[in-house]
Amino acid sequence: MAEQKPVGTLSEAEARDELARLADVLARANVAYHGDDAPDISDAEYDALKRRNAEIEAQFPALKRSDSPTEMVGAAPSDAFAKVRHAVRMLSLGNAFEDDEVREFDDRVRRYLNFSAEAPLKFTAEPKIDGLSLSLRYENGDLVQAATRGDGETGENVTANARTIDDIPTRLKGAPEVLEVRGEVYMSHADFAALNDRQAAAGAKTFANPRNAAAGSLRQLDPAITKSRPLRFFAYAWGEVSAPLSETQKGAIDRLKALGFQTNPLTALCEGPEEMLARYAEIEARRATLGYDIDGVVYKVDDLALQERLGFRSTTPRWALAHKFPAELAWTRLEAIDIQVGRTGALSPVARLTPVTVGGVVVSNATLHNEDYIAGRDSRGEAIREGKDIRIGDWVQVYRAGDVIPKVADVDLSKRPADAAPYRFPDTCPDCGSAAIREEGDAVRRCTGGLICPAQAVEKLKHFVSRPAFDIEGLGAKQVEFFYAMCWIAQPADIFTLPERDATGERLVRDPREVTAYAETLPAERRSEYLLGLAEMLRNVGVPVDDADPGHLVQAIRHLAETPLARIKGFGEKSATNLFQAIEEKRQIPLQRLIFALGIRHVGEVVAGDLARHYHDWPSFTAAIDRAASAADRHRAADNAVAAERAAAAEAGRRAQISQTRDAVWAEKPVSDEAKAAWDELVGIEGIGASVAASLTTTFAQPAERRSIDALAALLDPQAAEARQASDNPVAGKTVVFTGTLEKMTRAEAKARAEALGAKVSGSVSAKTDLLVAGPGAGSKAKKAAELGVETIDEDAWLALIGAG
DNA sequence: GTGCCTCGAGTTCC
DNA sequence: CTCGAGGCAC
Repeated sequence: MAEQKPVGTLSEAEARDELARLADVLARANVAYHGDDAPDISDAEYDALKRRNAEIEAQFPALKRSDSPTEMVGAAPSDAFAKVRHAVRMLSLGNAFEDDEVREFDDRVRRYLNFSAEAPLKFTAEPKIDGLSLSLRYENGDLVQAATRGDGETGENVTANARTIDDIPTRLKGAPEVLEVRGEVYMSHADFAALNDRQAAAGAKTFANPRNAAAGSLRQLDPAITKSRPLRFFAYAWGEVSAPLSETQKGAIDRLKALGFQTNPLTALCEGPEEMLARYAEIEARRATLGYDIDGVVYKVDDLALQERLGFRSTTPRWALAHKFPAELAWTRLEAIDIQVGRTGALSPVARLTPVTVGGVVVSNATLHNEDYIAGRDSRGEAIREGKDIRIGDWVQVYRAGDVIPKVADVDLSKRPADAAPYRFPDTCPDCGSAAIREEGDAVRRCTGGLICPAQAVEKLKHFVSRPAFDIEGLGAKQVEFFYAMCWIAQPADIFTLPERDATGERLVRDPREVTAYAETLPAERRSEYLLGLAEMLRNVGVPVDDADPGHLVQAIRHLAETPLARIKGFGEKSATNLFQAIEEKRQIPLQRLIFALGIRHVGEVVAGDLARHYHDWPSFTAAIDRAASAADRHRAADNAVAAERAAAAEAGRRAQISQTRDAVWAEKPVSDEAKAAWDELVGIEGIGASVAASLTTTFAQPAERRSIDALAALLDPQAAEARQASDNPVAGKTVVFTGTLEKMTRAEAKARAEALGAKVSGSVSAKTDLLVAGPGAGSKAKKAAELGVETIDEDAWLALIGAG
């Protein structure tokens, strides 16, 4: 590297050149490092360059680049580590807080296994360490990969950092060929305190709690820093293994210990729920003297063969339970209640609190759920918190649900200010002023403004670009808010015209005067808040504005619209090109992502996938929804009429004439057979019922929504969906019925396993049934199967068929 | 009609 | 992560 001039003697031009060079070198070093290539510079050199970059930026703040390595504006920092797909998913555990829930767990397991209440059934109990989960992969005894849990499917590769942890062996003797060891990385109380002292002495930021310190230390880009941090590791589980570790949970943990891992010394075997509860009490009593944070006790079925039979629910194993310690509580003052508007128009109240520490984290916001929760009722109208309502100015008790989401739990009436009035939940949308209506039986109040409402429009756009939807790199929530505020995009279709409009200079999609006109409609307090926010956005991209003057803001937005994205501060040539390229790439979009991205109520990822697989391509999908629309209209009218008839009948004390009422509505406005067929097909899709179907048809029938959807679709090339891949086992896609007494498995178990193999399990035999599994005592179903010529086999043949003996 | 179970929607802090 | 509610089996 060339001789470096002292930062103080650099000219502005020199500083600019050097920052550009540093950005480039550091970016390449990052790629090399995270791509597991041989890094072209040493860690020390890398740090020196980063320091130099920071010093120059400190000296010339105006020259700080949008792609500054110190800040990385617009780039997701989580991209810093390479992604790793777990060979076996890392699941979370079901939670319990009450003793009875532990007894229910034992019951549930017994029921599933068809065990009597007296049959012996052992569980392990161990402290639940409050750290972060890590999966370590060993091949032929060598540590080849360490990955964080991430979302359970995909984590981050932190191998280099994991190697620096003393408790993690890099080489195992006598391990199976492939072994994924799972456990918890944590920091002891003593080490945490010492680390914070060191951090404070060095003027660096201190950590809020050992858990954050451990997480922050493990996710260091520089393994040398991780090495300097006193991290520890307890092994308690495993993922992929080429040979079983043991026949029991306890045996497997002992095996991990023998292989050289630390395992928790408080791990014990329990017989039945009362022993588990006793163990829980014992561990809780020792909590304060353990020297590290734990947040509960984990129970697992000890017999691994039984674990296998129990299997998994969608996100949690049936054979394990986390019994959590009671959440930490704190009292603070409720300063204000703000209302947020979600993409479906839901008005959600958020508590603004005097900041308070709860469970090692400073909390200043908390959710208040909904209107009823504030009033002290649940959705059925029954009193919660003994019916105490929540008022602004109250002292409230806060806790972190599941140690994450802050919630308001209780109110101290003795400290209520004399002038505190009951909170009046708004009946108009705070963002657009439209009526906010609560439908019968619905817990939330919703803004009726639809696409008129700016809050809904922005939230819908954020949903549109979110990870499971279009996932456009370089276009996250922040960028969407910015482009929306600057009038560059107003609906999803605008995203796909943006590259071209940027080139031709037609960047505005609406008149900036609408922005200030909208501001005028807001109440004074919100208006100034809104205008300040706009001014801040403009200042962030280097456009100074007078935030008091709406006219000035309009001018500034107009002025900004004359600048190509590549020349706007915070974007730059590179990020603009990348963004436009990312947008182009997403014109080809899998159908299920497109359907999900539309943000139709009740249509999430799973339902979107079901619809895409059923209708295959975009034209068939839209045509089917359109055809079903008129039938949907009659269904809704009929439901309304029936509800009215029920009410009228109850009033008059007579029997409601339900079928007559329904028929009358259908006769009133005849619906084509085609429409009826389309509707029946739609609600016939598994997982889709009348309300999902109605949501789809009404959305498509709303003119504004429809124009937005059509404009979008015209710019895209949706990729047809493939039918769910039939797995290569003999029962995939088959409809199976179980009847008679099953001797080797319970009904629930049989069903879950069949479904896991891709079969559909039905309760009754029909022409659609492919296979009847009949145990002793099978009666009418076996007879019917014989009549229909449905293949019938016994339990053993079934087990052989699915390859389980 | 009742009771699972799963999915959808909304939320906080780092 | 939690809650409500939709869907579906019993």
